Amino acid sequence: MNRESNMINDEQAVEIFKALSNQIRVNILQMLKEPDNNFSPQAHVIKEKGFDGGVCVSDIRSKVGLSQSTTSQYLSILLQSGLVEMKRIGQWTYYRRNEETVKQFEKYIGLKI
Amino acid sequence: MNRESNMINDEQAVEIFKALSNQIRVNILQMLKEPDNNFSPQAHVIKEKGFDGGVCVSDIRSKVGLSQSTTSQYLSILLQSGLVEMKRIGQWTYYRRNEETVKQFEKYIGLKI
DNA sequence: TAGAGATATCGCAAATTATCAATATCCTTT
DNA sequence: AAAGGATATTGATAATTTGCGATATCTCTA
Repeated sequence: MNRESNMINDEQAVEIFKALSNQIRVNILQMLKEPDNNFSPQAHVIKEKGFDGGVCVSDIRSKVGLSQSTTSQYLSILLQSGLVEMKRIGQWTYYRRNEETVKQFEKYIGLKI
Repeated sequence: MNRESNMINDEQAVEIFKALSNQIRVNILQMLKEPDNNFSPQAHVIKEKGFDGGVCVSDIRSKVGLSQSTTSQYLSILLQSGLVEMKRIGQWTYYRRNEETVKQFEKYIGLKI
């Protein structure tokens, strides 16, 4: 398996830069780095469904202090960039960091920037 | 001397992300990584004045294909973010990468993102 | 199956960004 | 001092982003 296959390209990198060009979205990504320190324990469902570290939208919303619609949209932007991943469980949507993308992004910075 | 004194903060980081949230500005920064490969040799003045790697605005402009005013403004955005530094020599303004900021930015990504 | 809760999407106004042409400023050289 | 070249700044307009309330969708439960 080609170890370089996940290397992000310039276009993807610019999309990530756009996602991070907003302080609140950076805050969300940073908070998701340590979910246990920043959010109350998520419903048991998470562990059962194997999406550890995922946090539901309403919990994120109460932390960032924006409207529900804006919070949802910001999470969508982070999702599009690949920095986070999402799983719907019941009526909740859980978001967590996509550490693979973050790692590839760091690698891109080191090599291409 | 405190080795952490140059660590950039969240606010500076977001300004850098904004600067890089545009493909052309990323291209400029990338081209400045290897000035000798991307630009014709800059006037002797450079070496004499000790601003190695600096490239004048008009040479950058002809590479990116934007208007002179837009090119100048983009360079100003990169300068504000700290990713490049600038030196006026005679009637020319030379820009080059600020490797110290780039290094601190990489460090920020690794630690905070 | 009707209602309630969680999230996504839509439509909108305000703010910011992209990009240019025109003009101003700053050097250098007659 | 004037002219010319290099760069910066100043409008101006189009496009994008921000952030909200309203509404739609999905899922669970009574």
